[in-house]
Amino acid sequence: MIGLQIRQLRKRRGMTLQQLADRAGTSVSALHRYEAGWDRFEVATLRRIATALGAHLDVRLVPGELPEIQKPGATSLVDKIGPLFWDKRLTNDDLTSFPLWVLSRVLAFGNVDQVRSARSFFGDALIREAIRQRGMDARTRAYWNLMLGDGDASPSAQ
Amino acid sequence: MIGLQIRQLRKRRGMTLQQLADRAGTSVSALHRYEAGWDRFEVATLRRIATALGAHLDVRLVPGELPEIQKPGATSLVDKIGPLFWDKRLTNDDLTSFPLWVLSRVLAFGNVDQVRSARSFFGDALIREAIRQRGMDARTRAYWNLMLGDGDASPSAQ
DNA sequence: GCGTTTTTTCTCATAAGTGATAAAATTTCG
DNA sequence: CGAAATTTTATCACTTATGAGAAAAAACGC
Repeated sequence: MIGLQIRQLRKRRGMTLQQLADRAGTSVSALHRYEAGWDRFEVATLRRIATALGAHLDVRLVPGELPEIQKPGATSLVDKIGPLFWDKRLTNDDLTSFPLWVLSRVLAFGNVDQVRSARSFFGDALIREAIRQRGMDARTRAYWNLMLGDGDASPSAQ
Repeated sequence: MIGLQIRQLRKRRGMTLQQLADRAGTSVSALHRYEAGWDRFEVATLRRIATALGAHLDVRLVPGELPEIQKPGATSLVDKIGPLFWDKRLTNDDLTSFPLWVLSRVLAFGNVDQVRSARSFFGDALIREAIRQRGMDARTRAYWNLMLGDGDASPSAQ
């Protein structure tokens, strides 16, 4: 897919494989491998090619896109606990994408009402996981261990 | 920069280096290299990491962003020759980003009025280059060689 | 403070991308 | 068609990322 973009851009610039290879400090053979669909390049090489094409290489990590079903009540929960997130605006997707992250903060900084809502939304199983997170406040952890009964613990945690 | 994204996303998922390394089929040492700022990874590895994080790796080639000064008359020229471009909508930026591509098409398919406007915009030097492009119609090439005088040719063309 | 977990740093053998080159195949042009 | 340019395919040293392991350092929990 990226190889196709290279080819299209090269054609539009009116350059041959040889010309682009020279400007990018790479080889014709490598260039052809990329344009032909070989996508296992090194990012550094790809970046040189992009520069030689007068383009900018954009490499991003977009946190899918989890095909989760949106639980009811998500929006109202986000409205309620939103003020707890100062570093990033909380969205509905965050609830399913980063449950531990969200829950940890609510348990650590939320008031009684916020915690109650979050608990009914996420369930006790996730709360057990959240209080095991590093950096979780000791008092909070002790409280929830008491509240939920710290019996067997989760077998998934190694 | 991308390494920072990996770290942030991993933290939010509540995973340790070891856990992520296992899921991604990579090693703790490699993972740490990436998060620490080493950006010479292989795209395939980066993609495995992204997947293990429940994310999607987006690699794109965004054709700059050329800090060119917009020539006067660009918009009116685009309006005039726009109909010649059926595969992509022509924009003002294309005139400076892909002059050969644009000019080749105008010379090959444009009418007298369109060609005249393009010539005054791009200048004869670029026209000389454009008619040397592969795939350029023979008759068109001969015509312009006559019109411009095919004396010395451009030394930049290898 | 002390033990545990996690992160960081380091080394090393292996695997894999890269560049160079040549030659065949294709496209283009006269 | 015949010559030239370009692309495609293949081979082969060489460089470099990668994974594994171990140990030091740092962060953390009690």
